Amino acid sequence: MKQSQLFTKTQKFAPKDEVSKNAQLLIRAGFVHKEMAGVYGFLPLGWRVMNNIMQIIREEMNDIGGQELKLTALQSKEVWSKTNRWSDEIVDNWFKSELKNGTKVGLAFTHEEAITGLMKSFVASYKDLPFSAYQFQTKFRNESRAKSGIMRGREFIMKDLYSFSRTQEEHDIFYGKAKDAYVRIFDRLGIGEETYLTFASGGTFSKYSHEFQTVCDAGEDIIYVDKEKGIAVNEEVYNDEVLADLELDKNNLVKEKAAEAGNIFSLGTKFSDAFDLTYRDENEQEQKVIMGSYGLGPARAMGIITELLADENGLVWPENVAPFKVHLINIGEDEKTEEIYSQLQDAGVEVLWDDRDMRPGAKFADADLIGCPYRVVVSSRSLEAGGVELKKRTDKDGQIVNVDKLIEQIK
RNA sequence: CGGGGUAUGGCCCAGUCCGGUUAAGGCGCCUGCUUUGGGAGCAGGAGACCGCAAGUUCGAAUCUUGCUACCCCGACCA
Repeated sequence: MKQSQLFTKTQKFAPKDEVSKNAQLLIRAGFVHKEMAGVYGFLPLGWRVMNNIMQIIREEMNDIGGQELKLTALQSKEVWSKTNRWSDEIVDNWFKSELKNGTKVGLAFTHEEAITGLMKSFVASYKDLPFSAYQFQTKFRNESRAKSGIMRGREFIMKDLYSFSRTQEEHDIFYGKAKDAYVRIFDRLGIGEETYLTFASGGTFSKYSHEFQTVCDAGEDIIYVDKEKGIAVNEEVYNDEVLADLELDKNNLVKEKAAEAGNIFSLGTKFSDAFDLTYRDENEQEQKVIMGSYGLGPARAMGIITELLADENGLVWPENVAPFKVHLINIGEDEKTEEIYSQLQDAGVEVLWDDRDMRPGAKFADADLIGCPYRVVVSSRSLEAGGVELKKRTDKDGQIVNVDKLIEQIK
């Protein structure tokens, strides 16, 4: 894409009412737009990043057999009454409204109820199980205080996967697969190194749930990390009994601030009880379906990546999620650059060409701010030296590369 | 929901305490000329119901009251 066509522009100053690093940079670079506190829209560059993140998640979910669907954000009171979660005493972050005829409705903050109710239409026999389904859905949470930019919003996209199994053993197998898939997702998102499988409180049906916590200053949780073993314990369950149970030595644990990037949760029969979601087994007995839920917020992941990788000059995107792989910059040499731009595009390389008539310094500053992994500069100086200058966003200096070798260099 | 802070062109801000010509400056934007390897220079120009609503006053960005929004700390985060 030619940058002159991009309707967003970079800003030199962040709005003063944004304090969090992720929101400051994402707004300055034109990735997101703040509609109100805790409510952010995604602009072309930001939406490209979001789509890349969602695609990675989608591939890993499909890989473990997840079937993508899309439930509704708008929910009726009736469904939620079955688990008592319509009650404002029990759930205090509802956005509730009503239809013209007075029917009470709400904007869902999660979808266990909706999907369990839905599955009553499709699950009847042991032959129907196991399976899992997921969606990317806009969730609404009427938080009393939004904070940390895009990391804790009142409206946000969430990937939520739900599993349906016949037995605990069958559930445990899938749970393990989901856990592995999450590890792969965070690796692919470029934050695997700092993301720890974390033991947290489990609820009624299992001793622990698992969170994926990324060590990060903007986080809201405190975890105790065993870096050797690569696992952590959430402060909420941090006690001698738990440490003994997990065979962790207090002396090997480091206290860290962390952001919850994802969580996986065994639900047991909590929801199948409430909705009477049963199947008939081989012995003609009615059995409750065993469920699990697995959440991961792509926008929060985007915020975490920003917080973790950005430097003083701007955003730094891992290749897998970058809005464009290459930021092409010309200093004069329009025709030659047009040629290279076409070659890159023909080779399938996603490239943002800063074709604007601006001084070099301004283009460099924008390229740093936007944070594409590779910067390619075409100038009379580079051409005389034998090609174009190729520089990684994370490197200080670039190198001259022959135009014919450029594509293989950035593969 | 408790406590603290802020609100002035698209963005950063001065001015408010102590009321008084036309609300200053920077970024960005428009025009022209010059400029081109780290946010260019000169000249000219456009853009503001000073968060909203009342009130005090001859006169309000400035004082008073109410409201709203935003940020921070805490509580909450099923």
